[in-house]
This record gives sequence, C-alpha cells and structure tokens, in this order.
Amino acid sequence: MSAPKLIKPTESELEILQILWTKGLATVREVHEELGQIKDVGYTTTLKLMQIMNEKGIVKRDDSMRTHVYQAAVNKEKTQKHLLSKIIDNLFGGSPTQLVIQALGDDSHKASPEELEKIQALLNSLKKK
Amino acid sequence: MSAPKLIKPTESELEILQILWTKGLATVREVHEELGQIKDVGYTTTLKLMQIMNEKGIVKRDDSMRTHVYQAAVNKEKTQKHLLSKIIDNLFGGSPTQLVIQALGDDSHKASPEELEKIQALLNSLKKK
DNA sequence: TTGGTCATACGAAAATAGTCGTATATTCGG
DNA sequence: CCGAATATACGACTATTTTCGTATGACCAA
Repeated sequence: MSAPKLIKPTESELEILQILWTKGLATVREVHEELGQIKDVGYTTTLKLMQIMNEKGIVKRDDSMRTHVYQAAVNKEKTQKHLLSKIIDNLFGGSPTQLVIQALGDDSHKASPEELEKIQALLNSLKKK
Repeated sequence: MSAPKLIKPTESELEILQILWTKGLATVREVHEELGQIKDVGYTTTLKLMQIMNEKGIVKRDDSMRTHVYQAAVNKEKTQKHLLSKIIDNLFGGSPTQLVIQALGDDSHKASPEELEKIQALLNSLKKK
C-alpha cells in the first residue's frame, strides 16, 4: 500500500510530475533544469518541493547515493483521470461532453489529423454500446 | 471592458460561479443553500467569498436593495476555455487529445448517445480542415 | 416599540502553497 | 590537503485561500 489513495497534487507538483513521468528517473538537478524552461525559481525551491512530494508519497526516491534519484510514485493515467473527474464536476457541471467540446475547440492547442483519427476511433467504440 | 482579462478563479470561487451561471441571478442565501448540497460551510463564509469575487470583478452585484443580488461577471465558455487550456498544459503536456481520450473514457461521467453525436459533429467539422 | 430574524461589513485566524537563505556534508581537481 | 562546486536538510517568511466570529443595521410581526 505504497500508492496514496487520494492525491491532489498542487500546480507546482504537477509540473514536476510531468517531468518525472517523461523521464522516469531523475535527480533534483535534472528536474530543476527542465523546470527552468518554463519557470524561474531557485534550486532549493525545487528541492524542497520534491522533498515534500516524497513525504506525501507522490514520488519515491533512492537516497542510497549522495545524489538522490527520484521517480513518480503515482500513475500518470490514474492521476489524470482523477483530476479530470474533479474538473468535470467543478468546471463543467458534471458533463464530460462539454469539456470535450471546449477542448477540441481550443485554438491554442490544435489537434492534428492523426489525433483526430484517434479520437474518432475511440468515439466509434463508445458508440457501439 | 468590464470583464477582467486574466481570471483564475479558485476552486471555491468556481463552485459559486457554477451556481451563478446556472441561476443567472442569485442572492447570497440562494447560492449558499445550493452550495450546501456539496459542502458544509458557514453562511458568512459564502458571503465573504462572494464579496471578494465582487472586488475581483468575477461577479457583479446589485446592492440597491438590502439583499444584494449577484450574477457572474465572467463568461462561462471563456472561463472554461481559459482554465482548460491551463490544464492541458499542466496535466496533459499540451496535448488536448490526451485529455479528450481520458475524458471520454471516464466511467464515472458517461456520455449519452446524443452527446456522442454532438462530439461526432464537431469532429467532422474539424476534419474538414 | 421592541425583540427576533436576516442582511452586510470587516477583521483576523487557520490552512495551504510557494519561496528561499543558510547550515552542513560530500566530492573532486590540483 | 584545501577550496570550489554541488548535495541535502531545514527553518522560516510570504502570499493566497478558506474559514468564521462579531458588529451593526434593517425589517417585521406581535
């Protein structure tokens, strides 16, 4: 029972999780450098954040070495699904359809034809029922 | 230009906005009673929240009467789009497709056949380009 | 008119998030 | 061996969000 039941990562934690989900394993410095591309904070800030995440059980770390190695301790899809569910309730009154419509219509995040096909495929399988 | 440019309602504010978007006009008491169905806080808490939202320009109010009447001052779709955009970046690494897939696959928020049709229609028009 | 109910205003505690300075330990090149 | 670079630990300050107690005034029924 290492996986936390109800996780609600904060915004900053989510940024770090994204990086860990992509990299798999990473040191604080690596994460901090990645982070540097989107925000500008001190190294110890990143460190502290990751330490807190470790306490919360959001990440795990191997501290057998001087430079600790971190990895996400929460499943990416599960986390996305969980938070999305909250958002559907909070922002779209419980209607995932409204969310989907808004998301597809978001001009700043256009979907490619291939992606549209993926969605189409999923839609087809949902319609079958 | 009364509408604020960059609005980032907090979670509690969002709950209130939902109610106002639905009701159009509402008093603090009405909002508070609706709110009571999902959370349990004191009346003055709701009042204060709405006062703050008023200061921020998120809601407007008519205080010509003893019992003030509130309404949302931010557009529902715009707000949804704006926040969704953040979520796509924060939670889905910028891919709206991933978000859509997760949303459609969310078992706790099933889409009806009619809703699926709506999505299909939108999808078709997107594919045309 | 007077007491009870209901409304807003306001201040400030409590909870949460984010930030960083500083101390201290380890490592390594020269 | 020594100092610079790099690591973690930790405390504390700041900001934001949420919560509510208390004050005060209006309204109304008896």
